[in-house]
Amino acid sequence: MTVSEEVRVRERPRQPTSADVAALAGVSRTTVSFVINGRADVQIPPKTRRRVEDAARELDYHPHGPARQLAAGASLTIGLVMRQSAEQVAADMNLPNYLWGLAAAARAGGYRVLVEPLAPEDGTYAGLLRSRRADGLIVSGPRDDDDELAALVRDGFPIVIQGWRADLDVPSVDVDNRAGARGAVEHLLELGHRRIGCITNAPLQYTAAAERLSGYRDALTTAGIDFDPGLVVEGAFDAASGHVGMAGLLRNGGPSAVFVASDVVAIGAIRGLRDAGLRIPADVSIAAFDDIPIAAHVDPPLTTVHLPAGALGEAAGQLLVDRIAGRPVPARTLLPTELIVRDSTAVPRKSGGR
Amino acid sequence: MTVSEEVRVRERPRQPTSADVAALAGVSRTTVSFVINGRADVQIPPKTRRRVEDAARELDYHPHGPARQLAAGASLTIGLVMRQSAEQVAADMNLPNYLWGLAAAARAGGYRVLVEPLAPEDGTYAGLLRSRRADGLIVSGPRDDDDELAALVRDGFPIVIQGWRADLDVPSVDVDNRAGARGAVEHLLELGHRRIGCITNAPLQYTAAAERLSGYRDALTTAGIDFDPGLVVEGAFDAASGHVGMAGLLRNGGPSAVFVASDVVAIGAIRGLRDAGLRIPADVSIAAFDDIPIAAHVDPPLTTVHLPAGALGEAAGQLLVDRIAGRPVPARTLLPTELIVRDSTAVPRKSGGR
DNA sequence: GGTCGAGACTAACTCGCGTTAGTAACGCGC
DNA sequence: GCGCGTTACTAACGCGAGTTAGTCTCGACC
Repeated sequence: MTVSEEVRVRERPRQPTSADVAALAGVSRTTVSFVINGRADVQIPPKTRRRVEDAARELDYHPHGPARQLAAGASLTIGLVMRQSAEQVAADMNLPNYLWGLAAAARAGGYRVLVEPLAPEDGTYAGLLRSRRADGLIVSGPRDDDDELAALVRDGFPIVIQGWRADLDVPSVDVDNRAGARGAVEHLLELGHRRIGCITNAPLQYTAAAERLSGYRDALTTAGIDFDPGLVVEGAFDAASGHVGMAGLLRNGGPSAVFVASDVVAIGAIRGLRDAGLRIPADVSIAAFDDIPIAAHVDPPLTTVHLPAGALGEAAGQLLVDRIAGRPVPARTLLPTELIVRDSTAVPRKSGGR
Repeated sequence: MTVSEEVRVRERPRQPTSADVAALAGVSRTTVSFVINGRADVQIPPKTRRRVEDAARELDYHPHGPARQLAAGASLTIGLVMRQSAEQVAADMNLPNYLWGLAAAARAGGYRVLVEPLAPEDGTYAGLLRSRRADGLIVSGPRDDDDELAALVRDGFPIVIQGWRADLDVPSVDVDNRAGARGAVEHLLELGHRRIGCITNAPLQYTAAAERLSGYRDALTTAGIDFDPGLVVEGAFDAASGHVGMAGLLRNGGPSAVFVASDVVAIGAIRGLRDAGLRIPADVSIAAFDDIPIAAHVDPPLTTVHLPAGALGEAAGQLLVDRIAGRPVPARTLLPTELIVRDSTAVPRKSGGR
């Protein structure tokens, strides 16, 4: 597993401080600080400014972060707390995109991102804020009984929730899960399907799962179709749960179309259909949710609700930065989704369904 | 997109400091520091210790991170620098797992993880280290001409490379790409394939891509098969590149099996095959690389080289923590891979190939 | 030529914690 | 009663920046 050759430690030269820069430029530390931070309210003659800048460049001076954070009373860091199990995080194929957007927004606001993946049984994250390692937190996937979160919110810490918690007075960001799901099911209805199943993306304690299911029910209600609990199965993040979920649906008399509230779960569901010798979309249509990067390339390319993961991360970051700055912020931000029709949906085999 | 109701700012109470704890416990700040940090070399009578601990608990005291970092001269933070484009990161479906492993190892060593996604044209990351915001860095996907990296290594900063850079004296972590690829191709050979194509996971400037291609060539050479450049196509991280790549291969007279050096690219390649009316594995076998979480559930379930993403992140984190602590560390750590045989590979249609 | 004021800069304090050097109190033996 | 160690603590400095309250210089104006 390893090669024997080793890399040993080298002594690092001491990093230059603002005092070094001041000495080299022949000014005081205060002046250096004024120049480095470009303070508009202090007048520094161009000649002096140049001297300081040259000295800083020559020494390759970088202000000491922790010292600056201590003096300024701000860590310029935002924390991303992922309150999910390892398996759940692993199945989140939109996370890379989300993280990218979040980091971009943070950087634009002068912040960096600290990630704190913390399985539900894994301990607490309040310390991040209370110890001032982070100025604010984005909490993704908190449970309803997360008292820690409630306490932090009560104490007025800047927090943005990724998802939703109805009971807390805290800004949240999410896509419009309900409207998105509704759109997907409406698409199935328009194709002529009447008997439409649903596999959720997660257990219904997860608000996103409950919302998507609500969207499904909305669409059925509007179309005048009675809700049949026998057509609803709970998925659990990963493809395997879609596989067994679909098997369950097929046992209850197969629907002509299924709304699967997650692409990953849908991929498992499709496998379940094929196990039963059914073709997609000829025999059963599948509409999904998330539009993960490979959704357009699996077989068949998925008709799915596009989730703008990058934009979501960006919005969350932007919101948190605003909140930290003390700017008022909308209580709930819902990003729109868009149905992408590909090849996993079609008109039912026998027009009118069965 | 948003609801009008807004969340306003609340005044936060001042966080308690060690002086507050000292006052409440009736001791000096120094004693508090000794108790909090559990210094073994100082004797504190149990009674005093209890008083301090009770006071800390009562005030919900958390030491101020930046102050601590300043005094200790360590930020207790490691940075994960992702030197890839947004698209490339988005297509990395093992990233969530990797991140989880990395964070776990970091936490075990008392560190936290700061992520810095930085597209190649996006600026520098040296400041992270020079400003002491991070004590060490894991650099993933650096380019060969990354002078910044060379400078940091020269200055003796603790750095671990995710991947490989032959020219730098810096510890690196990776899976054994070459052996893994070789194993996959050997599996195809054992099935009886002789005309085996290859679609790389990325352009060959990326060392992982070059290594996997080497593994492919190794296997052919050992089997006594001449290398045919016409059977090799470059992929580029995403499924779309696999799609067009396969189309190219088919134009050059189709192989009976293809080693696609990435699951995501393979999913596109499979689509390319089906566009041409070919079945997998009946007409063409596909062996891939990465074993992303859905690899077992796509159609057909992929025969692929398992990449232990979580373990990889964990190893990288562990190595960096050791390096920061000044412990000697192996120059190159290669994690083993394992071929997972599923349903995308089979014996060639006409025994002996064509 | 003295005074006033603006301009250019700096001494000294602050942030919260770790740590070193040192002191006060106590017990104990002679 | 004195000396000598322990034991149990604390005063004070340092980390590297930001910031406040001044000081000093120089020119213009009366």
